[in-house]
Amino acid sequence: MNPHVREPDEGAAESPGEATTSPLPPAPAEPAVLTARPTVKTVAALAGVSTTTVSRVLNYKADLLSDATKARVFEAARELNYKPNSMAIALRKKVSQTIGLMIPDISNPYFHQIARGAEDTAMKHGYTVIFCNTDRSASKELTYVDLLDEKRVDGVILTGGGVDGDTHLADRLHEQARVVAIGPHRLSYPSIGADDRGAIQAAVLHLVAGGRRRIACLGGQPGWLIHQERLAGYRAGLEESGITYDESLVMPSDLSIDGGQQAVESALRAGLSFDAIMSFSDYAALGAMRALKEAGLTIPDQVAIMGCDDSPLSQMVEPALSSITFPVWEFGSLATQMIVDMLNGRPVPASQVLPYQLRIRQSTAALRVLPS
Amino acid sequence: MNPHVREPDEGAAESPGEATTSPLPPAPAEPAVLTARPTVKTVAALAGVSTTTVSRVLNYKADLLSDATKARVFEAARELNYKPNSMAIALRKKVSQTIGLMIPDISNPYFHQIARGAEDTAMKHGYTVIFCNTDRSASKELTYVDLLDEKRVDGVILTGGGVDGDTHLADRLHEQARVVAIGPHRLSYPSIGADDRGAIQAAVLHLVAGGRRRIACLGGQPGWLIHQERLAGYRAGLEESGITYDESLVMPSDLSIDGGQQAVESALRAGLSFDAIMSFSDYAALGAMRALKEAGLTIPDQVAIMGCDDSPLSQMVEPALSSITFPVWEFGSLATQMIVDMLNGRPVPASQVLPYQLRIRQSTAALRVLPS
DNA sequence: TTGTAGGCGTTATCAT
DNA sequence: ATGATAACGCCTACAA
Repeated sequence: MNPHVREPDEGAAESPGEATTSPLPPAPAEPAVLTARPTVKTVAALAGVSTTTVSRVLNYKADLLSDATKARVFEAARELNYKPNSMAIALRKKVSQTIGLMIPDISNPYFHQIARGAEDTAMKHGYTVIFCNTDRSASKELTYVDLLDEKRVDGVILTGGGVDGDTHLADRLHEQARVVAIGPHRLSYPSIGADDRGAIQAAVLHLVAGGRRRIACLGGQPGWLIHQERLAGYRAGLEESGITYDESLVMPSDLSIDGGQQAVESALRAGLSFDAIMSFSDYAALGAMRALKEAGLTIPDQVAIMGCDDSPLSQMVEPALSSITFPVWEFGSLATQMIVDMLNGRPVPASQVLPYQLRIRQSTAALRVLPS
Repeated sequence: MNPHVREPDEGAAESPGEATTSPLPPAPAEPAVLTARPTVKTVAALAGVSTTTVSRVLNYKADLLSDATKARVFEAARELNYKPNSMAIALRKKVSQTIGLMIPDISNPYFHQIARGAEDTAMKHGYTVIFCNTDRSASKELTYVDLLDEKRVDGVILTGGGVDGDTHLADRLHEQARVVAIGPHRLSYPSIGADDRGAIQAAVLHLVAGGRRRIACLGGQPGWLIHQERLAGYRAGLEESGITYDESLVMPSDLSIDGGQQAVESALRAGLSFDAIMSFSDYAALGAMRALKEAGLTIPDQVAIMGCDDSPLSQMVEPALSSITFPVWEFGSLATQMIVDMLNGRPVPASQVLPYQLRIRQSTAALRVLPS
């Protein structure tokens, strides 16, 4: 019925907690008659001026207004608790002060950090943001794009799209709205992101420095651009270390916890051996850790493991998971800022790369050289 | 500068990853002239009918329209890629098909599950939701309420508000918009939530059944209604077990990871002793686990610990954290459903209580009775 | 079966 | 310094 509810742990449930609902007093029905909202007209009448004047006063237009009038208008507006109708304004001015944010899933720490960054910054500039959870489904994406278009959003931030053939959004948008993409993609919009390739490469070098030679790769789906980007970094890291790339060591997954666990389990079953895992997500890495532990492998002694994206979880598990951190809040914030800039006719760079940082924790501790 | 960026772990940073930005080709400037959007008028012209007809066809009004006309209009709309202007519609119909969601912080799993529930359900009914991250700040709440009011939202979902004096929102809203609250609050809106008191009480009983007698409480701020509710459950659980309530065992915190850690650290420094901790949030519990481990206390042997809200982290730490799970997605979904119902004049219950479930894991394993 | 006209709440243009 | 008026894009009586 609902895809977002976690399955209960095996046999862990207990005490179903008091029953359900309780239909108390059958609702306050229709709240009588709603007092009509005040409009410029109402305010004008009360202040004894024209609507034009009200509009001018409330919008701080030119100070060619008598102080007395200003005062009267403000007073009337206050008294009536007048709030301008943003939709009428949008209709008239042809800008909605609204930005759409397309996101695979707000439940993912990576993305809700982006969301916060976007929301905070949008708010600062007087913009409202509409969140669209696409679940990486092309049809949902299309539906949302149409919705955003009907809402006449001034701009759209694309996120996590980046699939081989993600051109389905290309013509639907643009024209009117300003678009910015976060992360790798195939569209011709300005973009912002990190050096994914370099980050993974650096991480691999770190593993090698710790004495690892057979480094497996726990990746995403081959079609995802972000996967391709990171895989390139993985290969570059190996090459730089003089290690031959072995395709059988690359395990695809959906980068979820369970996905990571399954991938590693089946790799182990298949008899694969490795002394390190380079994962393209913390979640998958966590799942991998589970699989390793269950297989009796010790971390980091027998297998080192490196995550990516630095989720809050990584510091809580044991051993603490090494990871790569990206300025995710800034991704969202900057994307919003760029849209605002474009809207104001200011030039924006076609692409921006923000710095990453390796976070070295215990899961990738160097191999101790045994006395022999 | 930005409050959402985690501090780097102590001395864990390394390799600052390529520098920053890269101002490439200086942006595609202004995208030439934007082709004007088609309107009903445009479509009507192309189809050779009146705007009325267009409107009727596109809104599937009565089938008293000739098939030929319908076809022509649809064709014209398709050809022009016509999308109705939702703001003009909202202005005319006086409904915005929009719902506001006030939430303390979307980063918290508890709340983003609510957000997903709300968003999914709103979308299903053709509504759009506007997220408002209040950070539990009264001033932000007020700002957002005004914003939502100007956006003429049809409904508002209040969340995590519940503070002693949260009546500041009371008069600002209502009148026009339908309001539903999730969780305890002091306002006269329909509400939905769980039996927080009963849940904590059951959890305490579980701890007692495991042989614990000195059960500390890791709570939130005294002013939060949710805290008061849960504290009552804590006391009820003790009382039912014949254990005297000891106020010194109640540790207030902000329920964050760090907050929980600090609270427990200072409790231990103060010489407090206990054989169990009942925490009002998983995050705080996680912090507490850290503090306990650093103090050399073993979990669950020396101290059992129980969380609340069942965040995804709880299953990943060691030992796995026992917790209480609430149907959070449903909270958001149901709240939205209620608003939609109210909007359609359907009656809704004044209050609804959804079931909780205890998730027993290793962190609250029963004390082994040592052979003596 | 289809068209005409007025108005939702605001702002911008042009007068005064 | 202030007002009358038109128009933004759409829907909906009311006509025909």
